[in-house]
Amino acid sequence: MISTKGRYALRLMIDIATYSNGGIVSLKDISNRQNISIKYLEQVVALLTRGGLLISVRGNNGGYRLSKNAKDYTAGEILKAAEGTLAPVACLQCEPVNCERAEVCSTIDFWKGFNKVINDYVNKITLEDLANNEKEKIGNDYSI
Amino acid sequence: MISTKGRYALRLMIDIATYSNGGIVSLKDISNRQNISIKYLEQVVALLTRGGLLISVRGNNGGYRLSKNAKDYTAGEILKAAEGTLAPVACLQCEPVNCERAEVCSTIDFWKGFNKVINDYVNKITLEDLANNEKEKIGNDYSI
DNA sequence: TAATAATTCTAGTATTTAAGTAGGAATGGA
DNA sequence: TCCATTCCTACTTAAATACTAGAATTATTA
Repeated sequence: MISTKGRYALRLMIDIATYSNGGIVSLKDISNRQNISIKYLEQVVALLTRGGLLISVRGNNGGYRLSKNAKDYTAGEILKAAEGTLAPVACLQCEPVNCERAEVCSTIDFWKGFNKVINDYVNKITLEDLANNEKEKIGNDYSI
Repeated sequence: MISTKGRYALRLMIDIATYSNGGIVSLKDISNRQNISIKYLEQVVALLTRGGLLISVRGNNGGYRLSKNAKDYTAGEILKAAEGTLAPVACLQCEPVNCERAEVCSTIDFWKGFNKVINDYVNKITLEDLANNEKEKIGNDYSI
């Protein structure tokens, strides 16, 4: 199950993609729009800047901006930066799988297939896709 | 992420499907083959009997047997019986989705799609498929 | 009928994770 | 210099995870 870290990371990235217009967005603005405390957003955004997904600008009028074009992010890389892994079971976390039962385990192939459908899905959806959906939902009214 | 409850439930069901020959298998035998403590298996198996996936037989020489043919179980129903839900995010746990943000939330469609690929995958694989894989791995040597 | 081997039920526990909050230091523009 | 912002470390509360423990119940079988 995806935790709030991953869910908020996605909303944060969508928010920046939607409202930045290539510029900078502060956590205060994101917090107001998304109804998530600044203090918790700080934790989440740190994972994204450390992962190189966002560029931070310190000081007055600082904030965050995308490090590349929205269409070049996948939902998968955002979620992985926030969650650490999307593997459905612990034994898949390192490749090659180092579980001692791997040789005799009849479920490992099932879990690998599970892992694959998850990755195929999240890696095919881009931040641009998500931001377009956001814009549709708010009826292109950027003033909200 | 799937917990030990779900992982062990799957292995337990595969074990019974593989070694029961239509009869009864005791937790002691499963414990020996799977290297999982009987005490913990008791917890896991209770979820499966309560869910109607297994029939229990009490008393000396008792144990558990499948309540239907192995090909009629899906991995999904086994995992759901053990885990409660496979929904990737909390807001999808009840249908219809009752999250207050659902109307304006641009990520809900993404999560619904995520949920769908997960369910499509686990519902298409049967216990028979998994048991066949098990038999392959142990080289049809039932004496192990 | 009594021993025995199995399931069943209820509790308890230690560890980890989740989901935040809090306080203050560092930065840099006005 | 003020002040809005990011950055960093620590703390807290609640829940979930992954078990273990003990005793009761059931039914076969010797």
